[in-house]
Amino acid sequence: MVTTCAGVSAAPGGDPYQQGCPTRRILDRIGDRWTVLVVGALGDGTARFSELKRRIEGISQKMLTQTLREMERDGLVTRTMYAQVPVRVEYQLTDAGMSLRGPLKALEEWSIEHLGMVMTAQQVYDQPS
Amino acid sequence: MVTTCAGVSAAPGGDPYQQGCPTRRILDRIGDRWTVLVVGALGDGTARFSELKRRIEGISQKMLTQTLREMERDGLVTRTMYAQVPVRVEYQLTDAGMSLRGPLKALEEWSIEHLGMVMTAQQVYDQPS
DNA sequence: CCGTATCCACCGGGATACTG
DNA sequence: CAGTATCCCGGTGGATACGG
Repeated sequence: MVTTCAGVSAAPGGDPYQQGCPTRRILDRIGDRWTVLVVGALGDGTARFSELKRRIEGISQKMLTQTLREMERDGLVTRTMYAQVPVRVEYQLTDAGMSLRGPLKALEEWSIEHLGMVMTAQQVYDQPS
Repeated sequence: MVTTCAGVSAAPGGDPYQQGCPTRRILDRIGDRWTVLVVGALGDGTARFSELKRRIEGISQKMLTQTLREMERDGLVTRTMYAQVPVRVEYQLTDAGMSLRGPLKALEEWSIEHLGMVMTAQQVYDQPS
């Protein structure tokens, strides 16, 4: 099985496993620890900053801000600020962001389905023989 | 929207966004930089260590070994060693590993489809206005 | 050929403190 | 409320050298 690198590989039938391949860069981005969870937390609808922070247990303010900025830059979320006091900012998935939900959902489901198997495998592997 | 940990709607387990949630741990694992590529590189069939190293451009020996060990521990790949000189080791996806290909493929396809959009969005975002 | 061991630079990311 | 700014520690991962 040979896939091309986002179809922009110099050599036809090029390898998606090439360094610096744009596809790999995107994979890195959406594969990061928090992006997946933010997409899930944004789910369907709009959420304020503090709401997201509450939903995603364990995320720091810094990482939430940073992740949202990256996602905004990548066109995955929109940021709407209401100039009132106190400030109110709302985040929302764009169409592109929404379209990510499917693939990520599939991954989450895989995790759920195979959780038991993985944990068992780990115990077996860790058995001192 | 409240989703429960392990996706089981309404109840035991709690929120998937909770710290230490097993689902999150698995997500972290398969979401890592190299696992995705190893699954792809193993594709359909068996591959030797050096073969994988060649296919996945940019991976270091250390990281390939480490990733394969983790995957073996998680029950995603099998490792077969042939005691000959020079040594020969072959890796192969387990059924569980194979079942990961679908979800990951979906992610890769998303990347390819949205690559252009993301790069454009980035340029717009980076415009000094 | 297929690793393991060691050293080390880098940076992701938490804690904390401060603004509009 | 929703950030920005700083400091700083620990882990990730590359480079290199050696072993079965």
